[in-house]
Amino acid sequence: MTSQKLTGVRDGRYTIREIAAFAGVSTATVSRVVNSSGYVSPETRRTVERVVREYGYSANRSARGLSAGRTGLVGVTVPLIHPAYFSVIIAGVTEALYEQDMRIVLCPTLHEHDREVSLLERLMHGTTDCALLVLPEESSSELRTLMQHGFRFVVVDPRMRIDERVPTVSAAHSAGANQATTHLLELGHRRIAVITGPEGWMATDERLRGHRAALASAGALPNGALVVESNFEVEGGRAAAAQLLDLAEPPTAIFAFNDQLAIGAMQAALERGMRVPEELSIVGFDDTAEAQIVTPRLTTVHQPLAEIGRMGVSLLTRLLENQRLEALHVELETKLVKRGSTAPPRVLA
Amino acid sequence: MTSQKLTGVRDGRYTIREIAAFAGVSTATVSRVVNSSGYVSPETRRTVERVVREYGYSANRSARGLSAGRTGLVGVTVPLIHPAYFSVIIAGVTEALYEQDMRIVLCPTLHEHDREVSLLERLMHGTTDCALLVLPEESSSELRTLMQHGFRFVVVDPRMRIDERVPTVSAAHSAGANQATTHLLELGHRRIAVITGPEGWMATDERLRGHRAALASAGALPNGALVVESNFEVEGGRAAAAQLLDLAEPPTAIFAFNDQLAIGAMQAALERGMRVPEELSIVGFDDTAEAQIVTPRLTTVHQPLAEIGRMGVSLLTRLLENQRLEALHVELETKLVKRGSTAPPRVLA
DNA sequence: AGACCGTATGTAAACGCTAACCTATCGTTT
DNA sequence: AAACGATAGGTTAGCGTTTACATACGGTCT
Repeated sequence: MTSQKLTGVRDGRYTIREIAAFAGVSTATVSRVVNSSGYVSPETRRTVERVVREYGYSANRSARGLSAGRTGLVGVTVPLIHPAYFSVIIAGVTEALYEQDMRIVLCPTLHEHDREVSLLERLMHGTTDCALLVLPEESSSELRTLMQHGFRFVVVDPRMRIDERVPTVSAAHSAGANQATTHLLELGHRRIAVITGPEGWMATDERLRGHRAALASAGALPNGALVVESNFEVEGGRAAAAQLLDLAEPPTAIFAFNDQLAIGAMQAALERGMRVPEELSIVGFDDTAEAQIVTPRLTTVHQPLAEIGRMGVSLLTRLLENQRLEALHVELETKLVKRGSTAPPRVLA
Repeated sequence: MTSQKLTGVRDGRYTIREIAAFAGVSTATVSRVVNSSGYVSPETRRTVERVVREYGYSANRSARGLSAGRTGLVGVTVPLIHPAYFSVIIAGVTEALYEQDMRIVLCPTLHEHDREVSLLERLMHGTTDCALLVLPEESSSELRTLMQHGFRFVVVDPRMRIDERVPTVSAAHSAGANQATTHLLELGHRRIAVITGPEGWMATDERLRGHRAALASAGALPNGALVVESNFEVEGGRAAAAQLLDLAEPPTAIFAFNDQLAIGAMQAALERGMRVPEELSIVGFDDTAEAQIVTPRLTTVHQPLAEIGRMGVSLLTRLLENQRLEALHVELETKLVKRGSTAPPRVLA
């Protein structure tokens, strides 16, 4: 018997009824102990805790989910899993959930919008208690509808500007972009190009805003020809940079709106035999692991991605506890990390 | 009413009883339809399916889990989430599971062994139906014990050599390493160093075996000084390469046992002003995204990581269906991808 | 002393689903 | 014509929890 208990493993795992019998109390009392709810005398509590430990009991999540309506499972939707950007956020989310004894149910949406919506609905009743939507495809009104129907979720890194009442976590896009552009200006650059993400995305719009503000406060003129839209991927960055470098008056610096684009830009420069940073400075955004392994290392705006994930969980747990979320929108600080891909422009005095 | 149905969202989602009532059948029939089990006439099936669609019904997973003993949830343990290596496997797993209408419950073990074990136990009753262990810390005997107690799991990329009866999926380490070394030999290299992973890991041992076989069949002599053990991380690769390059007779090529190590080796070479591949050829293993963004691009052994994940799921589903797993151990092919980090040695004629 | 409250614990009814068991109908075989 | 198997579909007992409700036992206050 002892050995069986000690392994903690048994074919049909112990039920609350068995534990109750072993401890000489009712199932309700065991439930109260393991959930720290209701009245239990210290003495009884100790006894039950001992038995629980001894037999390695933990509640069947399905049963709890059915009975109490909470499963301890949190759905996380994410467009893709493997890009560093997402996987770091997911890592942060998972760790934070783990600390709360909750588990993450991962749902890649693979850019299929329909799938995302129905998924969410499906997810939210009977499977998970709540959800974390990373860079969701849903429109603001769709999210509103879901909220009104009692779905509880937090949006991490909203793609579009969404309804005020939806809790969100994001990075300080504008401030980060401002720092990046200011850095380039301080180095002496005046022809600074940007490679943006898709138009309409918050990340694009906000970063553009920060960039323009930096230009303005330095008295530099914005130049439409130096702004090219892309898609946040390496290939896109390469193409955009190629286009920029072919300009009659090419830029001396490029601020790419994420690291992938920046890496693409580095490749484009390399292909034309230009040296980075001597002939072209490049700044990225995100500070994913890639930024540190390219040559030269990429100067980039650091986003606390894991922290963003953790913060999402934090909002979510408060949402579950029905606390009024005073801070419905959290914006986490970004920070410019200066590395080897930026330098003063060569042409300047 | 119509509008409510069409949104598919309702406060308290529909139960099987309601759907049964709407369709004018019993709950059993609805259950049979949605689970494709038992006898249902085509006509009845159609009716029920229509109602199900109309009201957006899908079974409450907790209830199903409790009643039928299967939750449709698969636990996946993984040491860490964000390294590209793992996140690509996870992506493969998640997609494959999605296609089976199953969901993935992610559990990072963070290298905490205790945590992994207890996690597994906890996971496997009441939460998930089965598990996929990626690079598990467990010893063979621990895994055996779990198996004997009815836990169902598949090991993906076993860390150590484990019990025969545990189903596993892995890459063809040995063959891949053989290809890598052969490639270097064919280029004319004779002093080929390797930077390995931790000793005792299957990945290390098998790759070493393949490497040695390649040397042997080319009649080259193995040289103990040219084998240095490391930890699969960039920093380790840099240190190991530094050590190798300081040798009286340094190698003309380095075969690093993963891309991280290879990148570290590239950095070490760069730091000493050595040019890759002119003065030093470098080969990696894994072919993660990083391999394509370093300069020069890394010649490396491609592992079909996403496919490895999918295959894990495939074994798992067969395990669940109680099919005898004829192929208990699947080894997926690896392939050398020649890129810019390898070239003939300079010193040779 | 009776009323009342706070504490402690037990009893049992859900929760939504599946599956075992039952009944009924309709060929088809003997 | 009886027997049987295949098909169709209803009834209902759990699955393991939680929690509302009931009960019981001191104290404390009036």
